[in-house]
Amino acid sequence: MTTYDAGAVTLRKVRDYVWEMPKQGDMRVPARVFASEALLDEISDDKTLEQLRNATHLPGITKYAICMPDGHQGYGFPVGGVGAMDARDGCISPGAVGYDINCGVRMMTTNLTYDDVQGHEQELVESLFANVPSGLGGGGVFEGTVGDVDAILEDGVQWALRNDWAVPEDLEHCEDEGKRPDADPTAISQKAKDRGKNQIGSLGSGNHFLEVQRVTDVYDDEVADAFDLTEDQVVVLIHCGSRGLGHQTCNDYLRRIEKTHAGLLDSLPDRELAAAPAGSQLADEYYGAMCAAINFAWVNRQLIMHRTRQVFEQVFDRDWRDMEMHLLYDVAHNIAKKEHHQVGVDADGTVVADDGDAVEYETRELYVHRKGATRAFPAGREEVPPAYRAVGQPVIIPGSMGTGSYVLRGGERSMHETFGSTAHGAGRLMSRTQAKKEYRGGDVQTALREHDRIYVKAQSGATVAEEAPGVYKDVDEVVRVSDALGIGDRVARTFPVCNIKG
DNA sequence: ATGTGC
Repeated sequence: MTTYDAGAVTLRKVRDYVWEMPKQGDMRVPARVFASEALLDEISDDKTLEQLRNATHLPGITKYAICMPDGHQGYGFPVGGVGAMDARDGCISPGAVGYDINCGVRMMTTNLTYDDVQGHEQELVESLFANVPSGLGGGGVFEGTVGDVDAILEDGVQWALRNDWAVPEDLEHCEDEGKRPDADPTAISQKAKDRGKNQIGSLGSGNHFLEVQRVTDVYDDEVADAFDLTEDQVVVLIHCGSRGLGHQTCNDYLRRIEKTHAGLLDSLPDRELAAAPAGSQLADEYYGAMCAAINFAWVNRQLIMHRTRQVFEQVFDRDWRDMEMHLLYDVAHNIAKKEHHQVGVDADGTVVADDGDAVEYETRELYVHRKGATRAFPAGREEVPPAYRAVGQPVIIPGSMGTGSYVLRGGERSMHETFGSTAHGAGRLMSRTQAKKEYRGGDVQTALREHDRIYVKAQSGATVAEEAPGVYKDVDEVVRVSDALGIGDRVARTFPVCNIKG
């Protein structure tokens, strides 16, 4: 038996790229890490595996706790973690969703080629920077009232459509058509709404960005065709979340859950895993609030995308429709969703980790927590929009501003292995503090411009240093593992042209 | 990630 010794824990190799942490002590289920040995070396470098083991203590966790190839430590629960808790007798945990509720990415395609854009990069990056608000604090493309925020929380991208910030096809190309029906705006605090009202349509800071990219590689012609992707094509990638509103909401519910469900909290190995039992009032309230914050983040990305269309109109002096600036897809990276999944059970009706041990299958309703993980539903699932149902949903995985990004499609194995999920990005190699010691923002910018013709403009030089390409893991390796596992298949690769960030 | 600590 091949094992991987990670100090405090030893992992058993199940098969290529699949490692299991056996169930021991108070663990309710085993844990599985989906990674190559090279990525395991990085995953075992911080508290990721300890947090993964802690997550197996959560009530109702089904089958196993999951760590993706880009996993690293987060608040209580790993970033790159997936936990599916029974919606009837399990729990929901804000720490397993993340502070930035519905942090995610959307990609917009165009009919422009790299040739059309070359020579305009400076003007484009300046105009994007001037027109798309970024950085910490307030200022969005739309300054609303708390009443507007309520409507956004309730209706998601339908609000944007009513207010001329969207066209109907945008809704068809967004997860859940840009609206979570379970959203409950009354479950969002006044403080969170106040923080949100002047951040509608704003990138924020940290690893959030807007990037103009060119498609450099197509790996699957048939799927790329369905996604309308071709080599040399210019696309736009937008990565941001729910800003202060989502952060405040996560914080509000963590504090309330800690107080109200102190007994459950005492049974867990880490306070940061605080969870509300399924069926409790607070579980329903948090779920309603989280769904509302999801809607807010979708509207945020929608407004940024629509403003980007206007910037392209200005720079290229053409109507955005002529440039065929269509939303490919919008995917959430930090979310919990009630979903129905088939699980294998043994003769006693107990869920088994390995489908090979199942005597039959049952369908369960689960709170699928994806924290730094992407839904990757394969062809045929009804949740995949009609335009993509024959090939599987688009999965968008951003890399760093110097290495490019990937488009994948939901893989056939994802429903069996990972509750229909795959990785979400490259994952950090070093802390922000360490990054600022290693790099200077100005030097990073100059190197990218001179070596790679990538135009970067940021509010803060420190952010450029913190986000330097060298602070990230190898996104190629993360995607290679996803593809090899069959949970998310490579479709195309992009390379940056212009990047704006906080 | 975040009006960058509680």
